[in-house]
Amino acid sequence: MHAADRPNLGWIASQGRWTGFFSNAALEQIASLAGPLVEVGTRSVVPDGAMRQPVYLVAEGWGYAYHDFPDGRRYVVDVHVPGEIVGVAAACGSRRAPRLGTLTPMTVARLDGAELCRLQASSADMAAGLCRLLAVEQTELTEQMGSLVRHTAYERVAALLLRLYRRVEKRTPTGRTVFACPVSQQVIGDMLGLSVVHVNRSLRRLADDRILHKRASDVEILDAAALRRIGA
Amino acid sequence: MHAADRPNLGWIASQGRWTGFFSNAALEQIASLAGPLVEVGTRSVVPDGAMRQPVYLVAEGWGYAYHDFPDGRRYVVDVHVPGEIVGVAAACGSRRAPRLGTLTPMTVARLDGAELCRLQASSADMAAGLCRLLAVEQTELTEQMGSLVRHTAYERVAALLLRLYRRVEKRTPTGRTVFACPVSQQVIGDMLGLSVVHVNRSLRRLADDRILHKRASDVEILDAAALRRIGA
DNA sequence: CGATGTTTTGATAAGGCTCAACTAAGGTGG
DNA sequence: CCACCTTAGTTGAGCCTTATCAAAACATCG
Repeated sequence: MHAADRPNLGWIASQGRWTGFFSNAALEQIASLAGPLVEVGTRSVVPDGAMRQPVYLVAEGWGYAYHDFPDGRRYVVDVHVPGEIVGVAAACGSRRAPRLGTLTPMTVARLDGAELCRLQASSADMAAGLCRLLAVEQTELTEQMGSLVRHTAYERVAALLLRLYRRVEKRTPTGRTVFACPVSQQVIGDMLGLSVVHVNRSLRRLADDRILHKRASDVEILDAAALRRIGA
Repeated sequence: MHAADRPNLGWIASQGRWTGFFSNAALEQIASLAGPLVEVGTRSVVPDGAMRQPVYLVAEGWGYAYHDFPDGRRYVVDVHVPGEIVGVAAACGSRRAPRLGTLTPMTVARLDGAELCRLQASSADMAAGLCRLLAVEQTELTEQMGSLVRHTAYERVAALLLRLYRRVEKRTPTGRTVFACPVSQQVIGDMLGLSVVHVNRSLRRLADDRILHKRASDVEILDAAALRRIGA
């Protein structure tokens, strides 16, 4: 797909993870709002530009949303898997939107969040879709918070990689035990509230226990049943 | 207000924290959906009854939402302050809704979440309001997760009580430094991923440092500026 | 008044952090 | 092609935070 192409309905509908929440009419509206697919270089932060609250459709590549704090600590809100939609809550009413960074080169289409909001006010179809999307996102956030609250570091890392596996498989089901996961240990630590060092040791234990093996940019699941048990 | 009364538009509109997201028409629809105000005894779990996904308007009293896990650990998702609306995300698409418990005797009005969903599909006004509500809830969840990720126990406890103060003040602004907060240390621990013992010690340190003083069912803020600095 | 749940305190253990050094893997420029 | 730089991952030692266990002091409520 060339960089100047605009995402069309067919492409959007094939994304799988979130498109199920919307009617075809709403998806067409989203497609009509989307800008051209543009590439974003590795490690550069996606610029905020002129749009007040940009929403992104991620075509290829991985990114993440984060907040920096004055004390130097960083908090990674979430990682963005190819095929997902990013920033809807921020567009619909959030005050301070997180910043976006990339984990690999990305190809994204940009929408004006304010436009999406306006559409939501006039089209019941669109609003209903957004509601469902936001509700499910909330459930997932709640689950992740549960993991932070009651899991040890070892369990948290396992649970996170299991969640990412499910998200990746949702878009392109392969049934295989290896999946792309170009997420650095630093980012994992900033998501889970752990130091890089401890993330590293947890991953080593998971590998030693023959549960899963994380390499530079992918993960191999060695014992799915045990993984589900640990990260439940 | 008698137990058999039904919440009317005036009452609903006076709640303050969430009603601002909805148009008057949508608030009227919500009012028309609401059942009578019923009392719920202390410590008893609000029964799920026949409704698939109940939504509650909390008129008086405090409650909380939680999950129990097979290993005996418990995770408190959130505390519910009087005047708030509870369970919207669960009604709009969440899979497993958390269970509800009470911290004090409560008076609540019940709505059928499925009805609310149906309304949302037909009324753009209602859907827009729900979107904004869900988006703001997501922001707050995200903030709370940030607190879990980058704060120490001491800071987490401070940040939680500051958040609760703001929520209570939102409904009934008093400008005073004492606010009702009938939340047990156990529940605080289950929200923040801390043991009761450590919550206790953190509260003691906050009192010793003259930041705030938590008593059985209220909290006195002694140094608002320092509290904001700690719980930022 | 006992019976239950909540808060408090002490002592000890474990989990996770920090610091520091070292390896491995890409670049990049000469 | 190699020397150098940067970034990510790895490992060890020691310390600090927080959990666990145990028990006492308080409340609250039939």
